[in-house]
Amino acid sequence: MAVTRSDVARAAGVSPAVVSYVLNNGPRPVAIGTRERVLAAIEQLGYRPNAIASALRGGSTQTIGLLTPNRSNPFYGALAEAIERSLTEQGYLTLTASTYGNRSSEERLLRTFVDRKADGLIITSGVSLSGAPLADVEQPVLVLEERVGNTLSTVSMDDERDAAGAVDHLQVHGHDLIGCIVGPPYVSTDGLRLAGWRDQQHRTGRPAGDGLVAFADAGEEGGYQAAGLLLSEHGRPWAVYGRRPTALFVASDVQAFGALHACWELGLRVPDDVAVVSVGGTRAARFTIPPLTTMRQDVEYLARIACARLLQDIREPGTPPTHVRLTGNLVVGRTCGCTP
Amino acid sequence: MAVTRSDVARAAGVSPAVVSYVLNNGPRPVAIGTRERVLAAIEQLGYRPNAIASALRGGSTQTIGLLTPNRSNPFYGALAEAIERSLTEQGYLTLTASTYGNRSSEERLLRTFVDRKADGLIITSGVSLSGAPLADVEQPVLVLEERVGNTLSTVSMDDERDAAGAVDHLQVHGHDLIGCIVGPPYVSTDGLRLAGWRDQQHRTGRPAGDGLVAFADAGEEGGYQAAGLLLSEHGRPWAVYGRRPTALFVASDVQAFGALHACWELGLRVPDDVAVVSVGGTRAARFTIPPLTTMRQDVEYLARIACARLLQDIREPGTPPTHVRLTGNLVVGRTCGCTP
DNA sequence: TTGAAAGCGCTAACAA
DNA sequence: TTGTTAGCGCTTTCAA
Repeated sequence: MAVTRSDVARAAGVSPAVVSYVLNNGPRPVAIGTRERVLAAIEQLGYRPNAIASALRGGSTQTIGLLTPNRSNPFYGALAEAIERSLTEQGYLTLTASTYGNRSSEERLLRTFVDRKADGLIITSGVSLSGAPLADVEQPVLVLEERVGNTLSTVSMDDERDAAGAVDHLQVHGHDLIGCIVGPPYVSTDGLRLAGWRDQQHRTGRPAGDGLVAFADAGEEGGYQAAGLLLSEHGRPWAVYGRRPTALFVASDVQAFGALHACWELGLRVPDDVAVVSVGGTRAARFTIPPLTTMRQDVEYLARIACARLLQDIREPGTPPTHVRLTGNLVVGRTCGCTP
Repeated sequence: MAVTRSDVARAAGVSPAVVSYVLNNGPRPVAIGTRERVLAAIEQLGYRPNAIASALRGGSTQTIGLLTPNRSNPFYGALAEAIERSLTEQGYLTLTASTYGNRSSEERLLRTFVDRKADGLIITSGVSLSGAPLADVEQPVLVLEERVGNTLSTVSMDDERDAAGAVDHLQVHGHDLIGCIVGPPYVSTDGLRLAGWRDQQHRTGRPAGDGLVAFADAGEEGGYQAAGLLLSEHGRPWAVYGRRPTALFVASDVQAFGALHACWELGLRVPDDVAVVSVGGTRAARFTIPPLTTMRQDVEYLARIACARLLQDIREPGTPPTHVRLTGNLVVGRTCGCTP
């Protein structure tokens, strides 16, 4: 069996409580000589405190539960990496789980986090969890997505505005007929980006009909399929407009990778035949051929303030919820028509 | 405060022990009527067992610690996703942490996992942790990398052979002067892939000198830089061979993405001017322009047998360590010279 | 079939 | 400044 605190106490000739005081630097002072003896005993026995016992006794678990749609999408990968890093720096460990868009998984995993007494929870965008199951959660929850009537703190990207900005940039390049590739609209991020495209087109008197929208799965394959649909001569959903879209707004980088591939396969030059702009700004977007113009959402910054907010909520519970909304910035590549 | 088992017992008019028997289906039988009452009380009070207390008392934490180099590389992303999914299916939660190649982080994080009483640990390739700190770990550890003299179970890809296979394919296409882009050789995966390239070149009487090797950071940028170095007219490390390499072996997909980008920038056509083959087989590799030929390492399968092995070790401790080594299979794209 | 109770390793209040 | 001790919520043995 492992070395316990009592073993250390015995070896150091003190009571178990003193060992705790030394380890936790309090809540009471320990004579310098005693402290030395305790530390020596700890060292010698190779004692490591049992985090489970400590957590049970009343302390915290120093654990945060992180719920993301998946782990393999570079956007969520980068986001989760940034969050995990922030938390690690603050001495927290991250329990991660992926929902794969499955509502019942989401609830189950959330419950599990709660049962494990995670000190706090972070729920990223793309997790379709409605507010209901979150209501009876005792620990602080931070949602990386804006929701109507949300009573929890949120830190989110302004997806609608970011999408509109991306579309605007295509319009500046003279495009009117701009297709839209987007994930299922019931995922709030995708719904907002779709709305951003539609509003921006409407507002500027440009077409925004269903023939220009292709719903796609989240991966490269989804973007590939959708671009094929919007651009090829077969389906011709754009027939009502009399011509093919000259540009594509793509709701995520990864889908844009697939879309670029589709263009290449179809022999369409980017940006000459089809311009492409997406939302995301992942690192990989700088290395596509040609490099992708994308509305960059700064996940590092997002993660940093999100974690700061959550840990603040943990330290001082009862703070009223805040809602922070961040705006992306356009990273100009070579898929939009800009020349270097 | 939350509802505890005693509350349930009181509400159901039974002793706390009986509640446990019902919840755990044992270790002793409960009269059917009593069981009903207990379940009703649980339902009505919304009781949820405290996993921390359960873990302390002697059960397990149902938690596995997963150590990866990072979260944003698609290879590790997919691997971690597959592992996490396998574990979730088996009722385990995953504690994740990234090492970023930092040796002291590795040790610290490992300790933390141990202190948290994770039921088992998985350490992926690319984590440079030597065997030493793992020796005194009580719980089962599974390493996704082969190591000399390792007393732990391993499930690994045969990186050396996979690399050699990739290089062989380039040779089949008639290439002799094949450059090698690889990460730092002290990372065992990279060391093995470098060795695979070198041996395959040597064995077939082809050049394998230092002028053909470029060490690169792990990301796209690393591959981009390295390819620039190996292919441009500036550095000319290949000068000793009198001509530029006609092909590149790249140790990872992500680096290959960068390398393809460099080729594009330099105006080199792939595969006509430069052929490229990498090791990895990530999903994204199918969508590069042109699609990447890559030695696919099946992370899904790797994860599945790794998790099965680890959980087996947890259920029946003391099983002698096993070493499984998997071989990749070439996914032919359009960067090697094969025609569809 | 069930109740009572010991104890997992720790924190912190209470005594000394 | 330090020792003693009561739990945290649970599992499981021992008695009934």
